[in-house]
Amino acid sequence: MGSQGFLGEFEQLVLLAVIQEGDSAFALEVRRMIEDRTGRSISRGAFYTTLDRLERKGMATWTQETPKDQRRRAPLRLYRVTPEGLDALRESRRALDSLSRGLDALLERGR
Amino acid sequence: MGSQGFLGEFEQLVLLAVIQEGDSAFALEVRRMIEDRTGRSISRGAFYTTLDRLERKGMATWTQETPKDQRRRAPLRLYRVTPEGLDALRESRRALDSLSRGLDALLERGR
DNA sequence: ATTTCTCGTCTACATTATAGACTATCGGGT
DNA sequence: ACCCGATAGTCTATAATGTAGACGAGAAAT
Repeated sequence: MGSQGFLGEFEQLVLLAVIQEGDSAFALEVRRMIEDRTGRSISRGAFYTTLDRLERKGMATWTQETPKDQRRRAPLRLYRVTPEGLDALRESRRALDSLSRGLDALLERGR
Repeated sequence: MGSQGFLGEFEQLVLLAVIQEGDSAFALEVRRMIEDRTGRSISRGAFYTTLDRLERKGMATWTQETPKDQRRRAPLRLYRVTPEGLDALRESRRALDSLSRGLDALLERGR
């Protein structure tokens, strides 16, 4: 149910990017994906702060992971979106969609 | 062009609702539309503050209008989204879409 | 004139967004 | 071993957005 507490614009992008990577994603890969797909540039500070917030709100979690990948160094944060996070994302999407109805052409959506 | 300075989540909803009303819209009708379509409840303060901010950023404008509507009282704010506002909306939409690609089923989009 | 609507203003505070300096760790020279 | 460059993540501070509620003004009903 509508659990109050909506997602900010950037929070939505972060959650979506994690999901895009599959079931889970390494932090900086998520960052790179957002930069690549949206063209925005994101500082590390801005990025991790948002990740931490999402964690505190119970919308994302992470675990230390040391990828067996050949030339690998320190353990990394491997992120996952929680069911709550997915719900929040759906709710945001619902709001946006309901107010965008009929405006696809105007918004150049469908490109 | 990417004019920097992105729209917040709620700002997007407000801009979209103004557009939904047609070319222009009375303030409180916009508010009612957002409440109706999204189920969120919005205080007057929150609403006007956002409207003012959008105006300062050049994304919306308004004029005093005294509707010839029969039982009418004081003049009202009639809002309009500027071309800059529409651009910003498109850019936000683009970012969201590019990161939502392929996730429609998961996000229950297409409801 | 007093109450009661509706519309809008103003103030204050919470949450989110964002940058940049700082720390730590690993791998590769040398 | 020691230094260097690179990568990953932390911490602090500040700006921008989001949100509520008290307040004021005009018109209409009583």
